[in-house]
Amino acid sequence: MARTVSPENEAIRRQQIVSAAHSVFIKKDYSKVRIEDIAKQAKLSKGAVLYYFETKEDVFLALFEWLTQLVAQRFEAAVETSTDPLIQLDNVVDQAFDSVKLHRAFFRIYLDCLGQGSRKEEYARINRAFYQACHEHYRKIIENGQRKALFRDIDVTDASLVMRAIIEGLGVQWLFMGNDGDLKHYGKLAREAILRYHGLEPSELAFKSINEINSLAPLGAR
Amino acid sequence: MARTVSPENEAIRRQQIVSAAHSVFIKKDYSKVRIEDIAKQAKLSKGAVLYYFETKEDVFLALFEWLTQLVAQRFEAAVETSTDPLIQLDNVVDQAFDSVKLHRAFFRIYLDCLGQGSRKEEYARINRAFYQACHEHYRKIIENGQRKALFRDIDVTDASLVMRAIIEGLGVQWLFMGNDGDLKHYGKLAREAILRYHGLEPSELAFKSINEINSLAPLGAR
Amino acid sequence: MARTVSPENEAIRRQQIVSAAHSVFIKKDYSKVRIEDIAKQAKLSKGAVLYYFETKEDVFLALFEWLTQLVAQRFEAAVETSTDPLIQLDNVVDQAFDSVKLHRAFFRIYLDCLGQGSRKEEYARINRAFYQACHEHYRKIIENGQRKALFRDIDVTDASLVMRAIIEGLGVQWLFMGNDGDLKHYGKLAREAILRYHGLEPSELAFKSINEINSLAPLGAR
Amino acid sequence: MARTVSPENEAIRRQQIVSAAHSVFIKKDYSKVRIEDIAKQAKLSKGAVLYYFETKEDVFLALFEWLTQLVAQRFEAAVETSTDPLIQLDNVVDQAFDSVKLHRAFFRIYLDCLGQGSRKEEYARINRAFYQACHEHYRKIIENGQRKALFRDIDVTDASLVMRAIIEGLGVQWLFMGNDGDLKHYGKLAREAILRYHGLEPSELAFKSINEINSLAPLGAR
DNA sequence: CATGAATGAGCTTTCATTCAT
DNA sequence: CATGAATGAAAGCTCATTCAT
Repeated sequence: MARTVSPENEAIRRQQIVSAAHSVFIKKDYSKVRIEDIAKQAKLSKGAVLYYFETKEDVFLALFEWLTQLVAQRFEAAVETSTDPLIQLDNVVDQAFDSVKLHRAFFRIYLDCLGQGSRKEEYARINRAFYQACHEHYRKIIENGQRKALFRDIDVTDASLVMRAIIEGLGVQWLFMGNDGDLKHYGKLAREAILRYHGLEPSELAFKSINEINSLAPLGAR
Repeated sequence: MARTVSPENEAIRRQQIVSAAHSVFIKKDYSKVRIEDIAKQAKLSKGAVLYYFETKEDVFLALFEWLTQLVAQRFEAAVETSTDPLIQLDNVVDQAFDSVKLHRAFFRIYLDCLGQGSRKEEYARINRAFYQACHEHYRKIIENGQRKALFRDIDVTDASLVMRAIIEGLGVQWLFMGNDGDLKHYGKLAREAILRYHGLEPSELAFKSINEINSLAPLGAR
Repeated sequence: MARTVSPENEAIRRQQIVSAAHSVFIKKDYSKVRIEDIAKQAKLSKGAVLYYFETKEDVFLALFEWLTQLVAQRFEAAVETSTDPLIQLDNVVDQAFDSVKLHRAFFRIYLDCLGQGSRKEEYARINRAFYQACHEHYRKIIENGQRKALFRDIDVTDASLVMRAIIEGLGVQWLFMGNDGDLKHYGKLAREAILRYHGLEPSELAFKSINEINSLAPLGAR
Repeated sequence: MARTVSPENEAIRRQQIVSAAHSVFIKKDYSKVRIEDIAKQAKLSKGAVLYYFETKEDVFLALFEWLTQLVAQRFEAAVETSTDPLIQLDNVVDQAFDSVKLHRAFFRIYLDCLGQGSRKEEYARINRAFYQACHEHYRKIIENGQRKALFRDIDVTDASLVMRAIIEGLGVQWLFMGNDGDLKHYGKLAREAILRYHGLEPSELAFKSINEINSLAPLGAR
């Protein structure tokens, strides 16, 4: 019932505007997007946009926050789905490299906002929150893997940083050098790199069930 | 020298402007930097900047190209310094995480331009060239490591993508979440993650000479 | 009225701007007139002018069109006033040479726009439309004169071209070589030249009523 | 000897620049032509152009003067060629409507300068001088025609104004509404209109020698 | 609440003109 | 004399923001 366009709720209008900004921001970069573009996309007036957000920048901050929270939530869901760390990892990686369109769209906006964030504290704050959320979920996988003695016993915080680096770093490279067909390959690369980092030989794990895997000691323990 | 009012060479003036843009761009982001800021920094007139570059964007393209080539050259030098793949890697990672100021400065501009590049072909082209240059040098390390049977035998192109992802991914995270004191730790993390990806146990390698290392077979072969 | 701050109608604002441009354009030529001049004259802001017209040039195109249509309408009215071809002609010539201020103003802008029109299709298009409107009305006079056997029987299209040439050509010469007192003389010259072209001896016609004239056969028939 | 490019003579350089301006001005209008364009066309440096002419406007004044004098000289030559007023007229009209390219080029620049001249005294002065030169030559034809009792006896000054109006007015109309094939027709129209104005029936004169014509009394005398 | 006309600061870009060489 | 690098005033245009309705 709360999903109508009716203005009973400020949050709805704000989300309506943020979604519109999202659509527009995919095509043009920050400096080229006009409030009018967002208003038009949201089927609102310019005045309405500025009524719900103090400034244009506030719209983009809200967008950045919404988008990163969305992705973080997907990471959470990816982890919650299973108790098997290998499947959790697969899900997280899939989620990150999945859905070509969303991926490109996310990275475009993400990079733009990262650029902003490298200088403006508001953007940086949101991005830090995003990283923290990521690490919270990545950590669960790593701790789970270590608890089950599948992953080698290393510092979880460090491992999470490396995991995020591999996922994000390959994602950006795909954005610039890959094509739609490559996406799965980049995902596979990320998965393998993360597993190796944790002392597993990915080739041995392919298509194996958790039970079978459990009979394999991690590399570092062999 | 070469900074006189009458430069025999256009290249000198262009570099003068690019360097000035660099200084300014560290503090403000693209859309906030005015041509006049660059001109002032270069101790030139607004007109002079536009005399050597057609548009403001051309200045930034030149800056992005210069900066990425600079970093790529440093990678090249880092590789050329030694024939030992482990030392080459150390050098590349050090180079990437070294020199705090340059690092921050580079990443700020790099991220801004990545953001642009996610939509504008000119930026994307330069970034692709940068990635290619990186991979060219990273490859040498990997091939060298594989030739010396230190690194496990995996696809070099893939390994190079992963290596870049780890370095760039940790670099960006450091930019947002790290502080100057952390930088070395992030570098160590990158090094270890890369080595593990290639089948080496980093802890065993620390402070060991190449000769000693040579007696150790890579993990995958054990 | 209609000059209120809240015009229900866009057309009113546009006309307000065009009229302001008219006032300004009389004094300065195209390249010297700044948007701000027009805005000031219209008692609007620079932004408002650009709100109603995409570019400065669009303002001038609208001005040129408005001005030529105005003159063409006056020609139409001059023809509609009478059924006597001689009186119609008198009216058209009077109208063209009449009203000193308007005449100078019109010719100044007209010549500037003609100059633009000699290269830019948009101006040329408007001027062609103006010529066509002129010829439409001139034709009526000529056909009327021929029907009444006052004018010699010649090609109407050609005659209209000549008529326009005489009126415009003498107008321009007056602009450069005449003074306010001369204006009537230039008008008389135009009238006589046109009548002679149609085979009438103007001196015989002066101050004569249409009835008396009717008793005179055209020159060509004598 | 004085026609080399060598700079012994200031007048040569000035003419070189004026000719270059002519070439450039045909394509672009005043406000779009840059000094650099003229310099490039003249194969000189920007500095050289401003060395021989104080300002950019001075170049255009010189161009306008040169161009109008050139045309006036052609009118003079057209008159000098014959002692027969009908042939003189033919020559003048031919000259005016002749040579399609030159005609278009002339009218483009002429109209641009007329536009300037409607406000700036320097241009107006040159244009007045042009009209005076035209009338000087047109007068000779008219006086000649009247002396030979071919033309009706009317005020010569007035007749010259009308003659110029017909020629210029049809020229401008051709520029906007005619095509290359039409040019001769416009010329014929001009000739006939002028002759009729002087009391001659053009059709009777076609292809007739002066002797035959002499036996015909002017219309007004019949 | 919502609108969108109106504002005007601020930007890029152009280019005539200057002047050291 | 000649050059063309350098200047900087001037202009068009954009667009976030305001505010009367």
